[in-house]
Amino acid sequence: MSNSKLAISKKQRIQKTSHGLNDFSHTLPIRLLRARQAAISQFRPIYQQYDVTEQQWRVLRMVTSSDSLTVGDLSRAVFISMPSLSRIMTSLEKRKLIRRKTDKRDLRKMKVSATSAGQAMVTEAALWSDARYDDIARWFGKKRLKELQILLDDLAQILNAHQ
Amino acid sequence: MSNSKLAISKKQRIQKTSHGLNDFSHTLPIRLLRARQAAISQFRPIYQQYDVTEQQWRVLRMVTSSDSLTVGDLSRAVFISMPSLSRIMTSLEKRKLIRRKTDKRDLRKMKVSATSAGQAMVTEAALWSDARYDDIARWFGKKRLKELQILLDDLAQILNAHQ
DNA sequence: TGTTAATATTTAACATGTTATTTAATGAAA
DNA sequence: TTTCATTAAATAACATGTTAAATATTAACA
Repeated sequence: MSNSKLAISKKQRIQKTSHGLNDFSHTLPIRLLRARQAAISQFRPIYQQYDVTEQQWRVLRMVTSSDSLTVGDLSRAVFISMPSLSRIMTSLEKRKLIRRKTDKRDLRKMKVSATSAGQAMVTEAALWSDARYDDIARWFGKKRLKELQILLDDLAQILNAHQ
Repeated sequence: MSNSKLAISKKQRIQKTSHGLNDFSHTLPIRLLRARQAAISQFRPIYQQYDVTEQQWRVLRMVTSSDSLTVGDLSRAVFISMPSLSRIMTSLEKRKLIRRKTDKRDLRKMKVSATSAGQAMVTEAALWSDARYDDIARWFGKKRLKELQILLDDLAQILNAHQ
């Protein structure tokens, strides 16, 4: 009798789970991760060209599109936590792409704005970014993309509502 | 004439982008991120109860469900890069939840397997995990969940095919 | 008014993602 | 068989996600 057969019989219990652990790599969180990684990889060449990360790009784009946000508003707008955002801003400030100054009305708050260099960079890079976005819509289908976006928003909303 | 009007006119160019920078917080990558964060937050209590991260849980679940994977296979199965996986395995090994040993046929490869403690932990935690998964399906709708999963897989596949 | 709770931001500590490099072992070709 | 490219895994360096704690300011209230 073979050793391999014995080895397998010792682990038969792993087949008992109802959802099947074996296909767990197709669960929702992993599917969302894969789709997101694939989406981001479409834009990675742009980030590299301008030497920014995806998160830095999100921050820059939001800061340049709206004037003088507070850090908290920015955090909620780009879905980056305050601790992460704080570090990102420090880095972008060193590169003179953004500016932080305290709000005169409430000294706890910080107002964030883009420098002219930051504005210029985003304006240029956004052309490439928009082009990639159009590609994705064309490849995947505008209608299906819309459908996917609705489902994603609904899912996030429903899950957040259930805590 | 007011200063504010002048200030605004200096920034008129930001309104020219076709997609509109202002609604960029609803782009696909961010939507995927939000949905994923919402999904993961449903399982976070379980991770905390067993003192594992989401990624550690993914690794444990895959390792316990299949016997003696190589590190490379594991990496591809759970969508965690080799560097990250290497650190995660070191941590799980210290806690005696998994084991690593070199493959006799190819000394470059490492075989990963679960200890009995690891097996026991996953078996217990999987009950909770499956229950949460059922909740999500019930709240969101089984049919829509299926639809979403198909769209996500398609998107990942199409984007990866286009590099 | 003075004490205390709440808010805004930052910092710290740890785990992970990403890219590049290193180490070791295998495979292929001269 | 020696040489060289390839493969598997680990390590290094830096940026980010997460949780908790620290700091400063404002608000609330006895």
